[in-house]
Amino acid sequence: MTGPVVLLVDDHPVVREGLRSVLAAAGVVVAGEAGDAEAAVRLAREHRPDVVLMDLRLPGRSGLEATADIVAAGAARVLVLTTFDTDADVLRAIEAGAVGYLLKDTPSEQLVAGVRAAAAGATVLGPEAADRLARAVRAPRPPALTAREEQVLHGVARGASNPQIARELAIGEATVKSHLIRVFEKLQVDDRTSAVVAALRLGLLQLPDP
Amino acid sequence: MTGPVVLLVDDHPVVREGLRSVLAAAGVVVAGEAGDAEAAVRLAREHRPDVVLMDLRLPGRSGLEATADIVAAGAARVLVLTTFDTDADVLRAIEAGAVGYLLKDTPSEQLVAGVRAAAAGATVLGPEAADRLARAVRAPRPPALTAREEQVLHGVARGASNPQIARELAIGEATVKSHLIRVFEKLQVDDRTSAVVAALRLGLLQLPDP
DNA sequence: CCCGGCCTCCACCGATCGGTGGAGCCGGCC
DNA sequence: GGCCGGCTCCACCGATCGGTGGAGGCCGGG
Repeated sequence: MTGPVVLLVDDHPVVREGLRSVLAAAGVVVAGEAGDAEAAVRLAREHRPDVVLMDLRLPGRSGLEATADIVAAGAARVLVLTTFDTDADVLRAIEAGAVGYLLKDTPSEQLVAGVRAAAAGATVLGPEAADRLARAVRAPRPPALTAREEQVLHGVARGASNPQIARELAIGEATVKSHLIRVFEKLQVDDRTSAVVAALRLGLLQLPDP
Repeated sequence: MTGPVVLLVDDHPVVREGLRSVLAAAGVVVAGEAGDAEAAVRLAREHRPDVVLMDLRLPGRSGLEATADIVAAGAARVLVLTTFDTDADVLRAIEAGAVGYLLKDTPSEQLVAGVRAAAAGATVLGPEAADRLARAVRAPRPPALTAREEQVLHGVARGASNPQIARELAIGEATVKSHLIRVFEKLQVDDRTSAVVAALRLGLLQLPDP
């Protein structure tokens, strides 16, 4: 029997090798591999596989953008396979057009089953992703900060005071406060420290490296 | 030729499969696999492989503890293979007795070479890990907070005010401030928000989930 | 035994923060 | 054209924060 044709996208060679091995043993045809977003989009257009197994953390452009491109081109169904499940990751992946979201610790058989299901047109959500989605629907709006609010929040996360942030953005301190108050409302907190923690938790901010 | 005998420890079946495949193709003998810390220690004692390829993020007890146990038992050389490189991760892994630290995006050939080198008794540091170590030696002091300082910092990260933290810990507000000032000194910041960000960056704090 | 580190507490200061309750301007959408 | 949302700004308040410069008690190691 000939199974579905898939394209593997992951920046870890070892993971690609593992997927190739697991899928091949189950009769799934691996049409190609990509280690970054550009190659993923190019190969998806070229080979038009049934399913693209997409990691979200890639060097350069993110897997999210690649997913959107591939879906927009109608080149394949995209099944996200990644390590982390933050609210923001799951939601954005589905928004970007992914047909499913699985975590890398999914047992091999379920992974193969997921790929087949995705190829057959089904939506494939791992239990964690399903939970995130359900909670996102039940409870809150994903906050969606405005550009200015995000800039102010960045300043706060760097430890800047309101006057400092005002200087950097060339606006008044009162304006900084206004933005900040709206950020507090959206994140449902009432101080700057909690706001930064909440934003990090929701994936609205990343931790700096140096 | 018969290569070194290794034990694979990773909670992702796909990664284990990938490693098994890559290593087998290079003549390395895979003596077993474990998906959690307990199994890792047990199998290491049982099989006494040349090298344990150890992921740090495992369900239950961490790979760090498993590493320390295996090293203490003299059961094998432990080569850490993980996704992230924070200062804290690298330093603690080496402290725990790991003979090397590689990232999962290491190309297959270098990974195999690393395993062979580790089996032969060498120290195996990926470029990122080497950089972290070098900078840690240069820039030194991992701050090392006291128990109380850590508790206060936790409160701050949860958005508590100094009076709140004082109540929770059953101490005076002045005491909270004293601890906090020392935390600021150690983390080289001068406000609570930056302290939380710095602590997160250094791995002294984790982000809560719910 | 004494030293040092950790934990505890005090009083007081200026700066910053969070919050209130407004207001006007502009650009895009209906 | 009208409306709405985002961005800007104002004055004023009480609470909190960060910092100063102390102090005493407790415990473990040299």
